[in-house]
Amino acid sequence: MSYHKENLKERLVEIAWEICAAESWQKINMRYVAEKAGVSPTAFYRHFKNKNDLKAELIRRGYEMLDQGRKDADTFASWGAYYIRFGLDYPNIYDLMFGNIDSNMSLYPDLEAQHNAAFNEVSVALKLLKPDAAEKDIRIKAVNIWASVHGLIGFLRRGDSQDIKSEELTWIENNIEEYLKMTTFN
Amino acid sequence: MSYHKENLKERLVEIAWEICAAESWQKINMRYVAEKAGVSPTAFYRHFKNKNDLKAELIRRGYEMLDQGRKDADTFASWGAYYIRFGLDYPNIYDLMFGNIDSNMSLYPDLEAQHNAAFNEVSVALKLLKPDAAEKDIRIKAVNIWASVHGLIGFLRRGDSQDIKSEELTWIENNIEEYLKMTTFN
DNA sequence: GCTAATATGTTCACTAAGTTAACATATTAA
DNA sequence: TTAATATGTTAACTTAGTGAACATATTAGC
Repeated sequence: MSYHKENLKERLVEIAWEICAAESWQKINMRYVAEKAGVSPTAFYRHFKNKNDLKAELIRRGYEMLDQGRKDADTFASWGAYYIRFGLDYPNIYDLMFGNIDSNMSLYPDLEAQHNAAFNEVSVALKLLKPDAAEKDIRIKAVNIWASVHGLIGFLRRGDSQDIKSEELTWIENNIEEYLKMTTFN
Repeated sequence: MSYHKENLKERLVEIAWEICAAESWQKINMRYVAEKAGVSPTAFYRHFKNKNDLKAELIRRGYEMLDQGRKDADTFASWGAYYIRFGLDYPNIYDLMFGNIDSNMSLYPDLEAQHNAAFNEVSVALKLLKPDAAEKDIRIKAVNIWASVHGLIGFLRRGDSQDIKSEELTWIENNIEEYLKMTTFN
């Protein structure tokens, strides 16, 4: 009986992240996580109310990564490319964040806030680029950019496992920024 | 013990579709479906190998609806709008189809085929509109349109439950075709 | 028509996974 | 030093997917 693993909570989150990233969010289960942490399956409940709280924490960290990516980006298109690469590098985390996975995630208002904040940054960036554009045009363009980025992630991911992974698709994946400039970020 | 419900298989699919449409794909479970059909929970297994087979059937029907919508559309943009409206009218079916829901759906090659066929129709339509365009440009544009349509569905759905449902978003939802023409279908 | 094969539904049971409650021990505060 | 709190464990309950054995209905071949 080994008590007081140092910071078990943090360790559980890390393990869950690893499982999600390497396998899928569906594979996250208490017994599996607990086993990897070397504790009993229910130790978890000393640190989280339930499994959704754990998933919420993963989502939170995903948004933090995206936000950091935005801050690090030097151009608008490179930010978009970062987003897309995140979706391709962490497809399972991405699913957890944007996949309309589990209904009840609306119980976490801070996640909604993170999501909205991310979207609003698109408008902010657009306004800096086109100070004279009408607010309505900005918003519509922001929606279009958001849609393009997320839609492309889904598309490239699907293409990965299929024969629609044409030459063009490979080109897009290797030239995300240019693709964005050609199609949407113009 | 009431034997031989007429065409129980079809009835199970209908019930599962209704549950999915009205609640969510997560709410589909054998006991619930069986109860609604008035049979025992395991009667299901005389008609389907497992639950995934049932979900696959729902997805199949979703693609059939989308395909019919394409055939009925008189313009390119109206087809796109149909797609988007499908995503808004049947959000839970849409999740089942495009939500990267359950890993193992790759076990159903015919579903992949339906998906690829739908995408290929975009290229076909584009080629008719722009006979002289280079193949590569067609493909890239097709990707961009696909991304826009699916991205917008996700966006409008999120907006539904949140305060980013701005005036502009409402406008887009009520003027999907015009939005498509403004942003992507041009 | 009778019988064997097949199809369809039921009952029982097992398993995996989320969760709670009671308990035990360690840490911290007073 | 002791009481309160935090953290982990064990046992047990619950829901859900699924398989096996069984029972009854339908159909095909004679």
